[in-house]
Amino acid sequence: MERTTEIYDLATIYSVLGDGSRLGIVTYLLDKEANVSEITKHVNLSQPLVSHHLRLLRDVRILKSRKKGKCIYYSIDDDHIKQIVLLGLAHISHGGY
Amino acid sequence: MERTTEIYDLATIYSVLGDGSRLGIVTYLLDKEANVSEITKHVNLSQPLVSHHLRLLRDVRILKSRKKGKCIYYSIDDDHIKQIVLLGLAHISHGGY
DNA sequence: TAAACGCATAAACATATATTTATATATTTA
DNA sequence: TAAATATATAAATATATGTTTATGCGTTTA
Repeated sequence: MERTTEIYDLATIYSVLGDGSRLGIVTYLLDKEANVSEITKHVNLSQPLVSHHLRLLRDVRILKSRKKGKCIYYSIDDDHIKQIVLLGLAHISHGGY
Repeated sequence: MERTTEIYDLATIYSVLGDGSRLGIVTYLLDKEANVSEITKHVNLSQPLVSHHLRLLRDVRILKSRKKGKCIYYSIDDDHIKQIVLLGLAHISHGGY
């Protein structure tokens, strides 16, 4: 059972989730979609930095985006990701690390 | 609901899991315990580097260690971590990222 | 069509992190 | 007790990554 490739792919996803700002974005989007301005206000970072984080999140398919008017709305790409983050948060709530 | 601290703690855990070598160690230990020599052979890295990774994994309580003779055995600290990694691997198996 | 808005990109910089090399500590065995 | 084994630590280096600043591009609206 050699699943080295899977392990490295998963490590990539974890590393993208492994930043407080990005994980803040993802949890903010757990139950809604939001455009870049709204996300920027919520995480309180500069707009270019938020765009940079959003690109990383989209590159590994944690988030997806759609265009509506002059706004771009981001949301969780996949229900698996949602489950992963929810399980993580549940773990932290029970005694943290 | 302001759970910023939880989010940052979880991000720390993800960032530690977000390295291919470390995640390789963790998956190797999913169903057994192993000492540093065995782990080192499995991941094919230098012994000091493995020790370094093991320390990071232990610092955030992903792994725990116990001493037996002149060996130190590492294992998954917590069943939650096991669930998190298993869920991640399941996600990757279904279409990767 | 010009101005304003929303977002992305690129370069530059600062900082964090992985990796190597050398060495130290502790335990066991000869 | 000296040698061997198992692991950890520390310094040095290389590389990756987060952040800022400046700017560009597309869309809307006045």
